Amino acid sequence: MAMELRRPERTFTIRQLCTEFKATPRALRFYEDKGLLTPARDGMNRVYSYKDRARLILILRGKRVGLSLQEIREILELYDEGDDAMHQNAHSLKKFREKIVVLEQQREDIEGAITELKTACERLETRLAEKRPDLLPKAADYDQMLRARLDGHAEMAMGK
Amino acid sequence: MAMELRRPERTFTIRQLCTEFKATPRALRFYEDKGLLTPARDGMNRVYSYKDRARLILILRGKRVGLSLQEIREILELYDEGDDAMHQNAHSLKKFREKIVVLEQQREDIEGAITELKTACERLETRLAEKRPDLLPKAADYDQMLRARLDGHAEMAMGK
DNA sequence: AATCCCGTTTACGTCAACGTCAAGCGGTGA
DNA sequence: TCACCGCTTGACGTTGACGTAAACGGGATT
Repeated sequence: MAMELRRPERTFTIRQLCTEFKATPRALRFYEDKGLLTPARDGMNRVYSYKDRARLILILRGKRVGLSLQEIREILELYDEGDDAMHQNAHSLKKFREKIVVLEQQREDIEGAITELKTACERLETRLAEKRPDLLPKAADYDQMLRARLDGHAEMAMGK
Repeated sequence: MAMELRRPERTFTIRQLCTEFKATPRALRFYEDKGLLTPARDGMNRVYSYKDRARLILILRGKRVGLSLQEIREILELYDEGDDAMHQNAHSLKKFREKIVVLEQQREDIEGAITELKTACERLETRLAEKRPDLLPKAADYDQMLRARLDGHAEMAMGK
């Protein structure tokens, strides 16, 4: 039975995907409205395949890096293949190249922001240590943070 | 005269800052509304100091890495210093730590997205080269792209 | 049969970050 | 003086990505 869950014929309900990826049903239906997902139906109800789930993963990651749903759809359509529109493809190619430039800039920005935040943290920490050491975070807080990170990574691993 | 422009007493009009950073007056006034900027006044008109300009740079970079104006304001208030609120600082410390985690995750996402886009570009390019080589971007296009990137970097250098 | 519970559609609401007018002020050049 | 320019303050509009509420359907359980 547990093995069944791993078989690629497996399907998912909307809620299963929502809880797995911390999304809402509203969001998934919205993505469907916008043409990013097209799950099958069992009567009225949506039935998500493994492929749908893979698309959802791409959607969510696209969002995290700041792509619009429209841009994400273009990428997904590329993977769909099968149609003729080569002009479309030429256009996509150009837009993707532009997006890569933007993302590389973003990566620089983020690295800068990370180091800046870290130095700000150090400043805060030493100042707090001097004047109000009682306000410094306790070991328990760190524990909770670590838990959160591990949870996050567990999901990532499953997603992959 | 040119040297005057470099002296830190220099001030800026709203439009000067806007053209320098490709923002709009509306945006700068909006940031002011939200408490991120507090330029001096000459009669009715806003007069931005070098400090204001520095804050604006931080605001824009914060935006590029996906911080909300609210979050940016917290960071800026930290640099203001001078007040007592150490609890505030303890809170900021916690939030900054969380934000660092988020940003590190974002960096991972972006790196993933970049490689994914690059492979997508390659697929597109080979497919176009096979079937419709006439649609491939010309050397002129690349030239224009390079110009754009160089312009961008020139601004970064000025901003720094 | 009644009650959950999960799912559905339709439609309106919300929030951030501005854009877009409209109307008016203050200086400057012709 | 007049026309123009750039700046100002409201105030309303917009866009993307959903949230929320209403009203309903259909199994499963009680």
